[in-house]
Amino acid sequence: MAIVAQALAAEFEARVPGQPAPKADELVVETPPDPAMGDLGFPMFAMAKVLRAGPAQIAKALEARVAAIPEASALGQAKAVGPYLNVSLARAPEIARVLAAVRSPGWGQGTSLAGKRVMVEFSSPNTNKPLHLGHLRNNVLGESVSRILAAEGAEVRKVNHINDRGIHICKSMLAYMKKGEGRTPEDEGLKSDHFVGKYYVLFGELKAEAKDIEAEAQELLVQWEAGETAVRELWKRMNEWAVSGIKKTYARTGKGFDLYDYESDTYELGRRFVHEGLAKGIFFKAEDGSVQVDLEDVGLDKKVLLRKDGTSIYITQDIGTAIERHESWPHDKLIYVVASEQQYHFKVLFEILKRLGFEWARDLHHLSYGLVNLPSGRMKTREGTVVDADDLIDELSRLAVAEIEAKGREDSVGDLAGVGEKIALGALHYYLLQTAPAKDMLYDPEASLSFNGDTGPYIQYMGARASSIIRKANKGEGTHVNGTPRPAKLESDADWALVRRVAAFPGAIEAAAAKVDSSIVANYLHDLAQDFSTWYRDNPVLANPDADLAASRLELVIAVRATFAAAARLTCIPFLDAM
RNA sequence: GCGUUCGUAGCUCAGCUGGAUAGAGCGACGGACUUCGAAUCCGUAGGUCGCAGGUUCGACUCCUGUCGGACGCACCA
Repeated sequence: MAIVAQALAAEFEARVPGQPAPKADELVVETPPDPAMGDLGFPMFAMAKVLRAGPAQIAKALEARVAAIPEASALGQAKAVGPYLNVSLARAPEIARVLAAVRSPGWGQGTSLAGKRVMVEFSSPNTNKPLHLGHLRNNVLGESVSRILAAEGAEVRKVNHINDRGIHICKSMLAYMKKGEGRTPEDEGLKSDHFVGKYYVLFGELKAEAKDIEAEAQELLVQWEAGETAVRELWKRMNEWAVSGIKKTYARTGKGFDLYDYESDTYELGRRFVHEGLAKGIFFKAEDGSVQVDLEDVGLDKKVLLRKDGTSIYITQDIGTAIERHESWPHDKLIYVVASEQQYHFKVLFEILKRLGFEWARDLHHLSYGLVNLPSGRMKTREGTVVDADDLIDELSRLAVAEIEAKGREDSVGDLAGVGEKIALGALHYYLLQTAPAKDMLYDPEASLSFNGDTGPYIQYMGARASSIIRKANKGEGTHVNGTPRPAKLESDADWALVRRVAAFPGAIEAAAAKVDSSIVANYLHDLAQDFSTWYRDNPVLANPDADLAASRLELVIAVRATFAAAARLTCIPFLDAM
């Protein structure tokens, strides 16, 4: 790249003296559509106007100039193809470089976010019911993005803001008071969060027989706010059940948090800042006594920040929480992983924080994601069409185990139930991640269970196949034992293509981190799996008569496996050595 | 009504800061298991990138309009 820039600079000097030429890192590089055309492509269209020459003409001139640079031939060959200057890299040195990079610690990781602190808030469940499919999308996005940002050198803090107060919590409490008879989750043999969820559903049913039950719930909320002992105690007990059950689901699916915030601790936090803003004239007091902010000049509406009785609302709390977070852990970025239905809320929130004068408010980011729909339509709590997270994983695990048994591979996998669960998580997480976050997506249970095609298990299978080859090699099965790895042995187009795919891994992470989009890594993983799959079919590794080639290809398989493992970790897809 | 967002093959999705013949998977059809695990691979068919303008040497990608879907527009969270 530096060579191309050098050649370009010379061309600029010759044609338009004094005009600055683009620097190496400003050059547009792309991958030619056909590998035979080269490994890197530099389009010359942009140069045409400045140099007052046709792009093809410029490419041709650069080809000659690159050839004249002595060091160039060691790095590769440049060739003009129409308006493009294509570069074919010298393969052996590049292969050696890539294989060495894979072997060095932290393969794939970058430094684009070194020294940055990023807070990621995600999951944020209510404590009145267990996690459902929508949470699973949220959780895997949050966890995966956190890992990707960390891989680029950021110091990441994962935060879970638990909604443990409010009218919805009172509803499950009320149902329990009426019908629970003091039973515990153990009594009913239920996972504790499911137990709580059962009473939330029951509340809905109770509405049919007692129509003033909504008012009773409201009354319960008042008692809660007044701090009535009995109410608070029941609240604590039920929250404990809900949260501990939810935490089991996190553990099961490989999610974790550095910090748990509880809304019951934070819900009054913002009031002080609203009063300050009022004093500064940023907010105003409406005729009815409520405090509001007028955001109409930026295309948003008026928004109430404190009720007329002086109590705080949702957004007030978020203002307080954001400020408190930045005070206790100053960060360069805060990412809220929250469903797209709250886009407006976050726009308003960020704007208010800006008006309060917080410079860091411009580094707040709402990672908005679309709804997960079912083939049958939208999930609705009231209609019982919600897909429960634990139930779903149970079902996926069961089917994975059945698949292993159908293939007669119980002995090879060892821990049957454990591997089944890991396949289930791979299927689920890949499915949820492959779609760009902004889009609503369709969750098709049957497709995700089929384990065919563009799926997590396919990726896991390819990783397992790579492991399998390495396992055999370690047992001394193969001609590689008499050979020596030599990068030059991998110069064939087939081997080279796979090397190039492996080499693209760090770039995928960097792009994913820059765009806060883990689907880039998920899609990379699929490309790698596909390339590896095609490659190993036609290119024998251990059975190769050429011992050096066998040893070299084994190195490549080791690199592929390491890349699988690293990329899978970033996307919460469990890596398996056998399945 | 206003705002945000999505609209690519029958279905589910990719398509890098605009660039060289728009790619996968599923489904359909046809092939490949005495050979490193066939949860695999190879091939065929299938697209005026919602529509209409505009910017540009060049637009699936940017802008405007329009149609269609989703979501939001609470002193709920």
